Amino acid sequence: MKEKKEDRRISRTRRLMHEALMALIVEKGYEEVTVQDILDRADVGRSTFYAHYRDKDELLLSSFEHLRTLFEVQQQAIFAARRTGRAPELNIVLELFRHTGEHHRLYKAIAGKRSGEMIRKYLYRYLYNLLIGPHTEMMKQRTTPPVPVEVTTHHLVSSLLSLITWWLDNNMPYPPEKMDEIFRRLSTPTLEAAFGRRAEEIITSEYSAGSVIAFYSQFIDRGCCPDK
Amino acid sequence: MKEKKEDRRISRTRRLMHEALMALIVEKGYEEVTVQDILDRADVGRSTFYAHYRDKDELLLSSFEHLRTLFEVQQQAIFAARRTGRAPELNIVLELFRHTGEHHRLYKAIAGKRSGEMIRKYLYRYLYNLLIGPHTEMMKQRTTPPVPVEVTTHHLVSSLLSLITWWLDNNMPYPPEKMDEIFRRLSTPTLEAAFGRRAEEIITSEYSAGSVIAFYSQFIDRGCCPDK
DNA sequence: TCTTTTATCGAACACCGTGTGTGATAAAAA
DNA sequence: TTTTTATCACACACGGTGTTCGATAAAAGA
Repeated sequence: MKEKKEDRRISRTRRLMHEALMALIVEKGYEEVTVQDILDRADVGRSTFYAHYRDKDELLLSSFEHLRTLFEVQQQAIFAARRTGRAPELNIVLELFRHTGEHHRLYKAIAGKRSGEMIRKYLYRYLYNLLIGPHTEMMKQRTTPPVPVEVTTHHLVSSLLSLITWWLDNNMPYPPEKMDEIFRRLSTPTLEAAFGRRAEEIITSEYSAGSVIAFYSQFIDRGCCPDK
Repeated sequence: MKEKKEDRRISRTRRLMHEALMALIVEKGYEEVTVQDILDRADVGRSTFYAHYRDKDELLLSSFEHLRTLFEVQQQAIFAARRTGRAPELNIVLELFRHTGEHHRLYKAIAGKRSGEMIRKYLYRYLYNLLIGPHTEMMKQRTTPPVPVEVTTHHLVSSLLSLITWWLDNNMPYPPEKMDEIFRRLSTPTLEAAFGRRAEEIITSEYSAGSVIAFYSQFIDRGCCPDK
């Protein structure tokens, strides 16, 4: 259980380099940042950098992985708390916005419009697994919805990603709860249409407790548009 | 009216360089392509390249601008034809998919997943102007829809862009007509929800003749969700 | 056809960022 | 204190960039 003590110098150097990279991304955009810039800003020797990371990308990735772990630990805590008392169902999208808001400085550098292609793809894959991953086997259904399932999932993930980046790039003008509501309003009717079902009972208070995906899988569990 | 005759050598060199870039993007992805690669592939002198373009980006941009002009000329021809006989209303999204499909080799290099950050932003701006641009002044309405107008427009444009790139990256498994239908199915209910209106009359045959945006502006012309 | 114009070539150049390797040094851990 | 090791400064080869220049060849113009 005990964490192995890490050399103070290591954590210090890593922290300096991460801070430098984040500041530089906000200033000139990720693509424009050079390893040289990071060395100058962090005041760290050249060989030291390469002792820790293979290149720029790996440094950025490790920043993201750190946040990712933080998020997942936090979610598991909430999940555990759910077992104890009767807590409301987990809304993963809302939690995601909250977590992003809490670390908005880092996420703005990592996911904002000044970030690069590489992290965009990484984020897409992460969100895909988060939203769609647990329900992939359910997708192998034989009914043919009006919109192909792959298109719907792609659309859903892209929407969330673009919504998050918009939020960050515009200095988070609304609270996470409002963003979650917006995402629900934008995506839920789309899901209905994609699966060819009527929408009445979806935009209701009953739904607001769950996640979009909870409802998504509900669609599929019922065999997809059973009343059509 | 007469086009100024361009030196044969110029068009030849430009063509060679464009072809080289497109082939290389498909092979290794835009970011990975170097000017050196282009020179080798096109069999063109170094100084010749820089006599035409400042850098990689400008070369790619000029490819896109060429396609853009082609599309716009074609659309104006259709628009002109509409005056003569009674032709169906212009569906800009359908036309966009048709045009993309006709030049799918080029668009796959330019807009596909192997393309770069820079062209993505350019494409976003272009689609934004195409879809939202003509209706910007209509957006300055005083009613407060459930989802902020900027978010809805951003979501709409991102959706179309991600749908187009998905189509290209997956070797266009459906015809443009189907893609237009998919986009309509995905975006129309979202627009309703965003503007807080009931959806009944939207997914109807009457609508299928027009463009999403035609309907979008219809929302706004009526003052946004008047029956709520 | 002959002349003029000019696009291309190729070679050289300085510049900058990258990634690797070295032994010396200082700071942490034991 | 002794041992371990992370950091440092410096040097190096490599590769891509963007510029310059005179020579050459291929167009355009008469």
